[in-house]
Amino acid sequence: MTDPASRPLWELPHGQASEGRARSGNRARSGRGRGTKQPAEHRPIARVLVDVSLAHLDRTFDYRVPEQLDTAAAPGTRVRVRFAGQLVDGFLLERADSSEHEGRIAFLERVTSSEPVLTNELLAVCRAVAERYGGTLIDVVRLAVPPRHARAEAESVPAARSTAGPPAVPPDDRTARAGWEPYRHGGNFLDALAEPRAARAVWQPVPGEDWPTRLAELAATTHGAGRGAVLVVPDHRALALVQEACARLLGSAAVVSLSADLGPAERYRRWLAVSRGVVRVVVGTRAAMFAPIAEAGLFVVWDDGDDLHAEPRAPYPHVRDVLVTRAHHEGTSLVVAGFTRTAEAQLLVESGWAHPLVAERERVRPHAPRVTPFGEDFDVARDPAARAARLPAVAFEAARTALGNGHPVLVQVPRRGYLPGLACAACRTPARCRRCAGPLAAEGSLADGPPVCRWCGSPEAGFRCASCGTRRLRAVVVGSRRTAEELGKAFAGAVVRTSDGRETLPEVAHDSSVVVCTPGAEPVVPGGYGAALLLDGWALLGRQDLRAAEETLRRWMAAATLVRPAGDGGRVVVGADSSLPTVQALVRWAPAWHAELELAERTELGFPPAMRMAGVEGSPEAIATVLDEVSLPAGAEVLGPVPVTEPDEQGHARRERVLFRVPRSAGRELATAMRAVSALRTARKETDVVRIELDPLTLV
DNA sequence: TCAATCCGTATC
DNA sequence: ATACGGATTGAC
Repeated sequence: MTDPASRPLWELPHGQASEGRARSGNRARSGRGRGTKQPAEHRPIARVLVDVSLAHLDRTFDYRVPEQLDTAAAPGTRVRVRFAGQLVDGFLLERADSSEHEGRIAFLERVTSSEPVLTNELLAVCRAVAERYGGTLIDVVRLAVPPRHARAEAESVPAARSTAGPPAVPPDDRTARAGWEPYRHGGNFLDALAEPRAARAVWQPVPGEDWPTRLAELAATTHGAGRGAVLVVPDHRALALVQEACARLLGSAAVVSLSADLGPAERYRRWLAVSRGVVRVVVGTRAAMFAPIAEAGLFVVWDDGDDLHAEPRAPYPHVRDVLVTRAHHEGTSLVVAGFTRTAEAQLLVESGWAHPLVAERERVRPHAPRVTPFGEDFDVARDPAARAARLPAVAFEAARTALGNGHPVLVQVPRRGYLPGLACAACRTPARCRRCAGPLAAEGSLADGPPVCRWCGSPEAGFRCASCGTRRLRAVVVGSRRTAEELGKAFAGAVVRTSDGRETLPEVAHDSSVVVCTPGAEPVVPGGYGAALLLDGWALLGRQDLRAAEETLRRWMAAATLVRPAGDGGRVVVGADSSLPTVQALVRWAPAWHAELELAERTELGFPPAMRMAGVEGSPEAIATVLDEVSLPAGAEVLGPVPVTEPDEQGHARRERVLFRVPRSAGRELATAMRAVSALRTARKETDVVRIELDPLTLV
């Protein structure tokens, strides 16, 4: 965004771009403008959050409000101030009678806009998030408040919006009730939203559920109670579905969709409509987690296991965490939803903070497809073409039957680029370090010496599998992507289409086609697929990732939910051993059970969310300094540092990573310690930047 | 003894 | 960057 050359030399390179350069305008005409300025009569002090990404300057600075700016300088507005000899942008947080500051106090240079964008409520959210992640307030505020667009701000958003579009259709309570009736306590939950009273739930829909409509019903009920709702989804496909469902129930004028790719003007225009209280239902992707909805009644995160919900900019907040924080602070209802349940959501349930919203077993079964696992020693199909594609006989038969009935077939293949790891040679449980339970990896080939822990670096000479006792290890084979052409040959006569991250097919007509796709890019089919072949089992489950099992089930279920119920002949064939809990969870359609196991395992191994962790990555010198200076809470463990392999090692400097681990109860202290580390470094004008992330999603 | 200069620190 | 305070230096 901002050209690096325009940044002051003393500012560190990781700072985000500051908001649009305001014009200096009519000043300096009167020569000595400074001497003639008079402070405002009432509350002449403005507490300003300056837009500078330096951790040691993460606090407000006092400025004097000149008389002329008295009315414009309202709390929450954007201002421009002279700071350290430079003009910088900032936010006016509050007006005060006096200042504690001993030295001289400069006047506000100008009020950029009198729109109060950073309201007290939004500020409180940002503060809480900054504190949780050990980040600076301004970094979070930049994520929460989109860049200003003067023209969009000048337009009268309310008038333009409320006259357009069809009139709002009052939500029909009975229809919503019918949709939620299969779920235990579903009716009670709707009652709570209607009352309105704060209720928190973790929802797993039954397979094939029209989840966008169910979510829209929640939003409509909240809207009917005169409250606002924010629904956050991972991607544009989900956004379109939920937006459409909400518009259907509430009228398009009552709903606004927010996403980062709208363009600056439209993005700011819609955000303002929310901020000004014109629109009460927001559907959006990640950035919408901060949407300043008026009188919030409900927050929803759909598919919280999708890594798109993790913000890639510092301090890397996660949608689910932010919405949990907001629900907590603002006393609103919350729904954490998805076909699968994350360990984090399970923790919300087990701690009693949220209630499970799930259907009884007998109400799940009729909707689920029949799942057939096949092991590594599968029988290859007899058919010569299928043989060439190395397709198992079961998979081939299931697909052929589906195509014969005129139903399309979904084939899920793995994406490339997974890190190969080590696993038990007998039972394939990922190999873990005895000391810290980190993942073991071979340096070069397995014959080159003992494997080494990727977290703490200790070599493991005497490996013994924790679950079966075997002493042998094997490298996990990374699944290769079977091409559409290969499969096309196996199903001569069928149309083979592909859908992947780059080119996504939104929907496939109900015909005899084979759709080859990577996880997350599955097209929807009216009536459902006749069969799904999940061929990526080994590659997905063998990943050396904390979330391998959870993520695998998430991808499988995302595909399986698009398949017709078993009663209509729907079949899922999955390439993984039937004894694995993840496979069992798919067979029995038991996402909550899987989440219980997952959380229990993480508790046992000391992983998030059972423990809190902080990852610090940087040059070896920087990491050494951090280790030297950090003051960790009592009982904290230090794992590493270990070298981290760069995706491309072409001339990149070596980088290391260290992990700090504490019990959840010390999470706040850990965040504070990380904040102190950054403050020390920025105060020293350290140019060697370290990346600090709390509860990092990937630990390898 | 005191101004000129250097250095480190804060940035209102 | 710039502004400032305190320490250091060097000429009277």
